[in-house]
Amino acid sequence: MNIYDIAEMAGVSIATVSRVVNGSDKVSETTRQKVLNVIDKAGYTPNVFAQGLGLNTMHTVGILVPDISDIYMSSAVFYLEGCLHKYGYDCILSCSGFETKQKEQHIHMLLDKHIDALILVGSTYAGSGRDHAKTDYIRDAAEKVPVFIINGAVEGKNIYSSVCDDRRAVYVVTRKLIGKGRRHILFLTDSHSYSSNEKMAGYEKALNDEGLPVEGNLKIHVKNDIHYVRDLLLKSEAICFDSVICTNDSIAVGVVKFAKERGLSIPREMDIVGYNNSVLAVSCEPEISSIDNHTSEICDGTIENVISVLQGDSNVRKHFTVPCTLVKRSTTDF
Amino acid sequence: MNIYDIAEMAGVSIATVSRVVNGSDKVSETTRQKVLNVIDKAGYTPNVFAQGLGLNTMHTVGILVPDISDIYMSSAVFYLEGCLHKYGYDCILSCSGFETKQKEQHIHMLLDKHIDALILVGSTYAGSGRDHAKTDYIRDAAEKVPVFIINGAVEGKNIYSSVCDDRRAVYVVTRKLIGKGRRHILFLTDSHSYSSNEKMAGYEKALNDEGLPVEGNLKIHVKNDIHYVRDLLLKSEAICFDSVICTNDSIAVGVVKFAKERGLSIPREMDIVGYNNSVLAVSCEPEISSIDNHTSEICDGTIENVISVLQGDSNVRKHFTVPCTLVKRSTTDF
DNA sequence: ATTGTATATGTAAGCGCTTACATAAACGGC
DNA sequence: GCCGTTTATGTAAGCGCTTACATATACAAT
Repeated sequence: MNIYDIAEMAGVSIATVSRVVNGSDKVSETTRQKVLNVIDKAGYTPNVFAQGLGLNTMHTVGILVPDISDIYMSSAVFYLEGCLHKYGYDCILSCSGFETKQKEQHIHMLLDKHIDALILVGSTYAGSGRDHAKTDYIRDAAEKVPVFIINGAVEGKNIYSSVCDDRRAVYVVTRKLIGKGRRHILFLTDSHSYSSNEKMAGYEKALNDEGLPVEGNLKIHVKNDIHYVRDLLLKSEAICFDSVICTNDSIAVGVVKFAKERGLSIPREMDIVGYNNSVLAVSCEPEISSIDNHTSEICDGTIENVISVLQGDSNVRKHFTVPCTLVKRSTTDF
Repeated sequence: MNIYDIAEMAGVSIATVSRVVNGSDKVSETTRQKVLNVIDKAGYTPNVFAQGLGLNTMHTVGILVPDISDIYMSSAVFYLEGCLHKYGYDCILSCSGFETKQKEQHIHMLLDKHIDALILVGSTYAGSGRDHAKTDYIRDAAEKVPVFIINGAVEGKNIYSSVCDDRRAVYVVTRKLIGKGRRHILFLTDSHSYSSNEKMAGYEKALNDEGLPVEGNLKIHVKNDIHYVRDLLLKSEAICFDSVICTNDSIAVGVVKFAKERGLSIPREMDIVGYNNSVLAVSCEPEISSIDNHTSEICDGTIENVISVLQGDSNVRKHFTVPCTLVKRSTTDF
């Protein structure tokens, strides 16, 4: 069943069928209906390969994600896929891990499939200063296909990015903590990603603005693992702190476990702030106040950008920011 | 840069280049090396659309998942994607939701992309008795492409399936509970999926084998939501129970919250068993004993099947079972 | 009626590959 | 040295579509 069959059944040429299928306006209304009827009756769908050969697109976008089993990334992909589907696009998912080498390799595979656009989800795209070189592979990809970054900010032709306002969110929370009287705020992060850097920047700026010192041993990189965090804190007797800001909820759960083990009263003796507002924040006791980064907004906004760019719309935001908001639960009292 | 360019540079015909690219053995070793060198130097990759037109495959498999943001399904997809990637396949991800109508629509979109195989992840594929009709769309898909079901058992030509031994796992746990003296075991499930049915069957068989009645009000369908479960139990004073088996960890967390609210000592006054052994099981306090369903084994096994089938290997297991094992933590004491 | 212009449809040449078939080269057996 | 085989390579015909260009038709303006 191909375009010739349809053309014959409808008594027109294949060009006309093609025009109808592609919604060209150069077809009379009667002919269009006639052809559409035949197509419908025959249950014809164009062969994507042939279409691809002609148009060089298959209505597919690539999504690269370091780890789809991560609770945050999987929800991002959920929104992205849903939104793409609405526009008739399918998505090829690729899980690269966190290594740049691997990412490059995965991106190559995606580009080989002639994706229409590439979306990079929440990863280590620092994009400035000494890490600039590390983002070259993104610029390379952008030569072939528009690239959209979720939670990152790489500059470049054909590159579009989005972030939530992590810096500001952490800034506000940190100042609240200080305002409440906290003086030793621990900052736990699990990566060197753009987001993490932003969060830390907000943390440091708040301390500075309040005239407090930024203590090196209060900024700790940890593994993204509940027990690891708990155990680390339990055995780090040297560092003293009265509140904690974490760059994700899983770390925060580890902190909660630590605090309970120590018999600390939360939030009286210790405030704990999580990030991403995932199910983990409500799974533990007390439930964790967590910064919500409005994933669906970022994803929807990004897909709208994708569609605009693919349609040749010229005024697309190269970079946009979405606010973050603290969802108050029981590990803070402000 | 196409096959003609390579052919010219290498001083051979396009047929020879094609043969080299596709690993045909009808090429002399010297020619092969010559061509490979040129390809390498030029950085040539065949156009997938043209290849697709010729071969009718693009080395892509479709993965249909009801909800990728679900903690279990996202980890399944993680394993599936990783394994497929090893074999040089890309995957098109489609999130259908739980409605059959939606699934059909998504499967259509996938089939239109000429995927080589379709993988259906953890969903409501009852596959027997009165629900048989509801799986017709799977058999329809299997006409076009081999279908692989993760955690389900639909019979049919070109359909391959896999499950973990949920029935047995729940059977064993239930008997342990009874052996310990429990007499009112609550069974909380969130779906009517094949797995859930199997779990319930194991539960009922254990009660029967122990000569205990299966009480209707101890089998409850709940929403997959921590607070929903907690609140439901808090206000259901009528039903009395001394232990709970849940079909996923999120439900179990809800039960833990309920038990703590009531001031019950866990596991002395109440045993709680979760399912999937996800991060949720260790995020709460006490940490939840959870049945691990060996997701990676199922996924790896499935992909091996996929590859075998695609390679025309005839002796492939139409259905295989993987064991489940209880991971003991602090909500049980056996 | 005649010409010009807009509109609708058809024809045919690709798009970049695979592969059946044709051809050429190489080689051993006689 | 000739023929039958095997082996290596080339030629050309698709695969199913898009689209530039050609053609045909209709219709308004003169």
